[in-house]
Amino acid sequence: MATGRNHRPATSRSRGIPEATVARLPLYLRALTALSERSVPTVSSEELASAAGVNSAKLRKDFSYLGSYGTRGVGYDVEYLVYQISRELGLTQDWPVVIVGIGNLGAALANYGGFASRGFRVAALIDADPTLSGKPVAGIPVQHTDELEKIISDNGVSIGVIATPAGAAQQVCDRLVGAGVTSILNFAPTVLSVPEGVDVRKVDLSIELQILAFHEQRKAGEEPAGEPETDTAPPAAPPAVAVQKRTGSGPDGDVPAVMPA
Amino acid sequence: MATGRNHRPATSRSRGIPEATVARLPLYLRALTALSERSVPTVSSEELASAAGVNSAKLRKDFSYLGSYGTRGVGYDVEYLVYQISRELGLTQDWPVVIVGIGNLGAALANYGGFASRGFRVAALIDADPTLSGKPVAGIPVQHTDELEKIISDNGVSIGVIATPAGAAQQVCDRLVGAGVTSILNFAPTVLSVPEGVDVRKVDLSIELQILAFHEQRKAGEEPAGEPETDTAPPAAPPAVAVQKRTGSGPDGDVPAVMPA
DNA sequence: TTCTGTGAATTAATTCACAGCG
DNA sequence: CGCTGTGAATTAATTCACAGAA
Repeated sequence: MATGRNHRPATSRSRGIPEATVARLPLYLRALTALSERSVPTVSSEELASAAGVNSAKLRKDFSYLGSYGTRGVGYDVEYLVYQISRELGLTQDWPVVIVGIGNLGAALANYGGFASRGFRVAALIDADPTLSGKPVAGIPVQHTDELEKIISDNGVSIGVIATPAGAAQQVCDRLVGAGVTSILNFAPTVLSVPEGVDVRKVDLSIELQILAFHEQRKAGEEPAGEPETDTAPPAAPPAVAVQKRTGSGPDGDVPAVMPA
Repeated sequence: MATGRNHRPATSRSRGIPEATVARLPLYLRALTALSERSVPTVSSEELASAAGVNSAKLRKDFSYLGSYGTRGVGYDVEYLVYQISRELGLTQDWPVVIVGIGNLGAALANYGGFASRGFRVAALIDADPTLSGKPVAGIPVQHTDELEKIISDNGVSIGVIATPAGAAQQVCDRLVGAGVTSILNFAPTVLSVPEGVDVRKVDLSIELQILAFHEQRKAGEEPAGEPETDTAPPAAPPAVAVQKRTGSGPDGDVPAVMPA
């Protein structure tokens, strides 16, 4: 799961919408937008929940934190809900975003269609490789890292996307934060440390796969017998001395990001 | 947040490790691997927790579900823990994975270094575009979608990654599942419907950005006054008639995936 | 004395189930 | 009636705080 948030009572005070609810609002919004495009005027909590992949009780509870936007006996007005959720998420305003690290992944992100659609605008692409400077990716010329601070402040960017290799991520993060960015979406497989007040969310392919593998393994040992138990390498003495050094498939460690910047 | 799981009591029965704990094991593993490479023999819960970005009480509680692998007064043996967590996650075995949809994103995933490292092996790259067939990406020749079923069964693949546009995702998903895949990592911005027993986790850039925007918005209306209130477009009558049709920035809807397959 | 392991307490999230509005 | 909105109940996750092993 992508996670994030720095800390803070997990629920943003103020109007106090639970974090779990916030994380689902984009799902509802997507389902609603699809309905809107098909010109469907209203939906019931049941229908919308099913389209969003959640159950209706949860959806109704989620909406109850936003207000009473439905009509009993009828359902929700699609257009109206789209607006209310967009506003709640802050999508009625424009969010300039910079992407740092323009490799395969950075390029994929830059080309992402759904990006521009919901209030997000790619204000700049930044990469440390000088040979990339000036080259357009997704129609936007790549700029050199040296310009980072200027780009952030000139464009009033508050959201940054890090798609660099793991080794460069913290450094890039520090510069982004130093320049005024307060929200970061991190694709590099590293834990970023940021000052209080800065939000970080991470997306990590490797973690997702590992979670799937965990469940996959359970499935395998399910029908056959009771204990799946051993399979390959032998354990090792608990806190005895050191076990064999973990060598093998080349340099891995804090694995390089999805792609070189 | 990447989320997923089909349903099931959220905690996998059997040894009953909480889902939230499973989701953190990969983080601990990464931190431990880094320590292992620096030949650090032991770590305290405090140090490891800090490296993984969680608090120590949580880490200790998480480890308690796996067993008592630490030594009081000392800490945890790094190598031993690496092995135990790897085994728990099912990483001591090899997981062949197929990636469907080889565009920018698919290519970035194929090139992902940390992929091969932790028990995952890219068994095949699949794309519907015949002009890509045979072309190598990250050293692996792309195969045509027609071969999908054969590839899955020949390689005993149980984990599939979908990196196609949203429109093709459900169809690809159905074919993967039909061919025997039981775990899916979905990068397309769609809710996939799968039969009982199949796990789906999703990674969605747009959702992550929207969550960040929500918090970002709160920050903005924090210091100034009490109510951030309005900013752009006007609300609309609640369940009156329909509001203005949401036109604008080109065809968006169920936005196309991060990249064309 | 140090740092793990874990019951107990607390807080968050989900689900139930139904009162009551349209 | 149908379907929302929401208190109450339930379940999961986190945090506290400390007994006890090394």
